Amino acid sequence: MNTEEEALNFVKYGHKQYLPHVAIDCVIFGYYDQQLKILLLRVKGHNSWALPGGFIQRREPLTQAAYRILQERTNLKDLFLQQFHTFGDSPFRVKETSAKEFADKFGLEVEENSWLLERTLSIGYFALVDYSKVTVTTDFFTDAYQWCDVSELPDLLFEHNDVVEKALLTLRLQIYHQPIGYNLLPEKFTLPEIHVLYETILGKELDRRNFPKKLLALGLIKKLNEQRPIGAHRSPFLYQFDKENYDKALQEGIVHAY
Amino acid sequence: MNTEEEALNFVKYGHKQYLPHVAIDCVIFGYYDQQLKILLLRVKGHNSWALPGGFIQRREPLTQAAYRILQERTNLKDLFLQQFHTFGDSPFRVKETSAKEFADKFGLEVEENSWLLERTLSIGYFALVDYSKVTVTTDFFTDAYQWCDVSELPDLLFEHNDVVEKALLTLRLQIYHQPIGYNLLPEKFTLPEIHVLYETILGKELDRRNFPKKLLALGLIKKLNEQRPIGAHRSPFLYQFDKENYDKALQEGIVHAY
DNA sequence: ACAAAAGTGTTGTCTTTACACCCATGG
DNA sequence: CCATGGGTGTAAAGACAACACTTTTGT
Repeated sequence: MNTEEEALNFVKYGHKQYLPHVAIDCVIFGYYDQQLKILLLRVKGHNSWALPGGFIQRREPLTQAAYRILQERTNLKDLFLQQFHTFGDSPFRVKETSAKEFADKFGLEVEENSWLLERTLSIGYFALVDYSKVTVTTDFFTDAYQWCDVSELPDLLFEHNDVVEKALLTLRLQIYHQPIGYNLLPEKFTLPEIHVLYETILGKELDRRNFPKKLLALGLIKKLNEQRPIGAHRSPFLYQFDKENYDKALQEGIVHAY
Repeated sequence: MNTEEEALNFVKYGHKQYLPHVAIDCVIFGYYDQQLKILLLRVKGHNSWALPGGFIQRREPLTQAAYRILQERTNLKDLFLQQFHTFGDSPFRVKETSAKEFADKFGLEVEENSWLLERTLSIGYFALVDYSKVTVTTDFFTDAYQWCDVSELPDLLFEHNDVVEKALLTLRLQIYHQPIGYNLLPEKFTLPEIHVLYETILGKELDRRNFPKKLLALGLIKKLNEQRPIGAHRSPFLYQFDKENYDKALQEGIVHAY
């Protein structure tokens, strides 16, 4: 959807191809520069940022739609993607939009009865991606992107700030019973790297000596016989996820006792 | 919606009042006879059972719709209700229904272009209710109800078996970081009662002596100076949830360490 | 007095936390 | 040789798991 013609076509006839009343929004977490970032798109002709999102094709399974939308933006295939909440309470998600409001927001004239003006619930997914492998694609409605630190988010369009917050909460809870990191880190990583990643996600300090003990005890990572030169300091060893144990933990959960 | 006329009206004009393409399904957990039960409704003129559900009014916030639907069925106001997943992947949730299929299932003739035949995603909520306070109301589409043990579910309509399974999984995970029980038990309960409840939900045995220690240590329950006669045996003491601590734990989560 | 269920405390084991010194590397 | 960051082990405290006998009550 890159030309104005395609966009107008989408506005006018999109409801034939897509399900109205429901959309998907994606919180795409990437990890870079020791910070947890999320991908934001700038809405064309406007100074506001929003989460990437899209609609579900009429006969497309929901999960597949989420993967497609994500892939359209990031050109990534292999990633961790998870539904976390469906939003339908905020004022914006309760009422219809007027054509005027829509024109103000997106700079596009639509007819008063356009399907895009109807009330639309949003199904939230979050993804964990390897920042370095992502190439972002924008489309007609968006003219820029940025990776924004989660602690420095601007005011986003719609209720997207709430969506991000809920995604973060879910991620933080989840890290307690699922391994996380496989999709955020390169294949080989150092202990300090994964350590800072966990600290960043949880938003608190973790003991530098106890933390790797835990991961090793759980069998989630294994030490490689390689080191990575990092400049003027001692070279840290490289580690790798033990994919077998990792996947097992993903399925069974790391259950904490009662 | 109790008469055929109302039902036909709903089929024909429901889309003016309700959002099409999205519905809510409720897994209502009740606790009774030392078993975790869920509420099932029998679809009229049919031998199949289904979860209670309904549609969202055009300008009704999502959460409010879930509470309304639940209340219409159980006549309960104060309860724990939580969204857990939105379903849109199973074959039934991907394609449209034919008028014939609909007639077979619900014994009601609809026009081929009825809004009810369109693809409909389902937003799943689960509720924890005090079984003894529930009075179930059926409507035109349903002619019976039962509280069914979760381990003895029959084949349900649509993909509702999957929905129940996911709800159970969510509940079991949740019990590890949120207190559960306030809405499943009467105000005053005995230790054996809450003990069996937890065992039932988790599907495993919990030590009879360690279990209350934990709850008391967390400050979630407090002992009352009352006992309940239970026939030919020693009278157990009554306990109550410490609402203040309970609510705090609900918000902050009982976090297990890393 | 007997049967059935409730009440209660201790100990060993495991898990978690806290903590500081030496080593490698490049400039 | 210095500055910076990486690597590593131990001990104390707390949490968890396992376990059995006594009390109450109604019949």
